[in-house]
Amino acid sequence: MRISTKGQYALQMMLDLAVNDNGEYITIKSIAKRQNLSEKYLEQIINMLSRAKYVKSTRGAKGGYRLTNSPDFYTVGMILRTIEGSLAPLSCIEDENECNQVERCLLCELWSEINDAINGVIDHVTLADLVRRYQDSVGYDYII
Amino acid sequence: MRISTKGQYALQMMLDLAVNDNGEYITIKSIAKRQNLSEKYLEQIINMLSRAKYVKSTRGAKGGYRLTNSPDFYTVGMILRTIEGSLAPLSCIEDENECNQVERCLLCELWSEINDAINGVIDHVTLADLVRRYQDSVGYDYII
DNA sequence: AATTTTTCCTATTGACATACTAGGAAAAAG
DNA sequence: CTTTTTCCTAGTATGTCAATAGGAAAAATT
Repeated sequence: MRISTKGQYALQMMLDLAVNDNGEYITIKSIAKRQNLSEKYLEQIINMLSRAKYVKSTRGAKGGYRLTNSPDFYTVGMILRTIEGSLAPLSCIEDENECNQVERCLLCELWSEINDAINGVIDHVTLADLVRRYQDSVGYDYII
Repeated sequence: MRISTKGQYALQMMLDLAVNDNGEYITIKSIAKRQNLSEKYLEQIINMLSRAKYVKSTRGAKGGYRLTNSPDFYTVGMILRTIEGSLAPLSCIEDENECNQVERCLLCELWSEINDAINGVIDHVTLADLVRRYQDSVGYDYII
């Protein structure tokens, strides 16, 4: 039941882009430095976010990334699912064919309840919420 | 974010033991047949439950397994954690050393909220609840 | 006493996922 | 034309998952 580092880093980058937005494009290099993460690995991850049109990019000098939309557009769920695929605890929740007896399967009911609980959090919290928490706590030396 | 087959099968076995309890020991063989699962694999899993004292066993002919306690003793969380370890979405939730800045880490707050949501379900639903759901729906040909 | 049935224990395997690293092509700016 | 940056693909080490396999120990039956 773990969220992968890719998922974590994706959120971390999106939050970094939101917090450090100054109208210019932000390089992977600077994000990697701030967050103390592998540049090459972050590249791969942000490419997935780029293909999902969650960030826009330009190449070359003065290039980098920016959020496509404002932070309140993105829920945590949108970002995590782009990277991790479904976050359902079992495939029978999302795939019709997996458990071909879902409607009369006791445990599928339980997995579904867990799934709803997770979604209740991640589809409710937005990037803007996280930014706000960050801003509210800057004086207290919060980190991402 | 998947629950492993071990976790699923563990719950399935515990529920099978609860539902089919008739005062005698129940063999792995019969559980495997009813649930259509690998006998040898279930053996390994139930051994973990046995070591946790969630089931008691006797060897030899007429041997098998029984629940140690009544079904309302066991929460789904107890059973799953015995098999899967912690169900926290990130290790920083349970290990002190993982993120050494938890108290000022924004994302750790988020992981913690997800963790609480999951626990809210699994620590609330008991094996007895599942048995009840099963009994209530026997006429409708429910499966485990 | 021998046989059968069952749990107990450990080792092995194949497939897949995870978390990266590496190298180079393409494009934009100066 | 040089530098900076994104874009794209391949490789790799490590670990986890989902089993399978084989046999020892114990309890009941014959």
